[in-house]
Amino acid sequence: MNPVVSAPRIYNWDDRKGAQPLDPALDGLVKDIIGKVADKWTMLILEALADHGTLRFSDVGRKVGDISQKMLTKTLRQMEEDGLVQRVVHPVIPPHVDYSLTEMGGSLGGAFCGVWLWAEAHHAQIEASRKAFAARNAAV
Amino acid sequence: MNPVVSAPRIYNWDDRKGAQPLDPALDGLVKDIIGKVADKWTMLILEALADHGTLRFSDVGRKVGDISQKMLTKTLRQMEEDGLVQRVVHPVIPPHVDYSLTEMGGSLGGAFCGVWLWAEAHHAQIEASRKAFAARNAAV
DNA sequence: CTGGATCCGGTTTGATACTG
DNA sequence: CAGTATCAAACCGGATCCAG
Repeated sequence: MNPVVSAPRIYNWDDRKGAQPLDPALDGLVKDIIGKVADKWTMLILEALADHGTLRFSDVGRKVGDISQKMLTKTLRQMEEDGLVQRVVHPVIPPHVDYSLTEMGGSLGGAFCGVWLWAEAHHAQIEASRKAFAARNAAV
Repeated sequence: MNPVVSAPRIYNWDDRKGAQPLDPALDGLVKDIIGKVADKWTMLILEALADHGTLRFSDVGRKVGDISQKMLTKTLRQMEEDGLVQRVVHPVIPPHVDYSLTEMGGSLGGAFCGVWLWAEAHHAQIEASRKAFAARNAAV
């Protein structure tokens, strides 16, 4: 029984395991955070703000792409609550609300950059996998 | 400072910005991948498999924690389709299905490790932010 | 007995319309 | 412009059923 995944990797999960004792409570807390942070819209908004610095409400939506106002509002609120974004309201008419990453949000953006680079590096391979999967499925 | 153990790699958004010509088609494709990969269960399953190498269906669910069989099946299928996990069926009774990360899945795990470290490093700060947010909201 | 497909109830999401 | 309100649709989880 070989417990080792053979692939050579840049990062190693053992780094994480070794650095932290396996505390169940902490583990649950971290999983909760991952569960909230590992969200489609959260990522996309994070990237938009990391890329452009400060954006108004509508501009965030425009940079993200296909997002409804509802999800934009909701996700932005959630990110504000978690301390990832800072929301500044200018009491003028018409309303003007600026969103930008906090320092913590910026650091998350940095951590996520690895995933972004991964996506760019592997998108062709992913599409190939999907085609192969579809063919395998159709072959039945 | 963060105990980020990344080797010679510095994660910086500028890397991405500088390296990528602004191709709208590619951008949409990458966003689509991020949208699929940035999923709570995908991440949690990815970690479980990266951590333990090879797991049976039920064991994956146990390592992940609170996941329904339905989501487990669905997410594993999706990950298999995208080429992140390999599914091996042993035609025995009782049934026995092994799941493990492909090389591409392992590389995603590596890229995502930075996010995990971030979550561990900032969970206290996040909770503080939530409390502050709640207090701010209640003060109104 | 395990992997997974199906049906049902509650929650989340999305499209549209409306307000300050 | 920056949201809120509302309703339909899609989704998620749980229980159940099925196949090997």
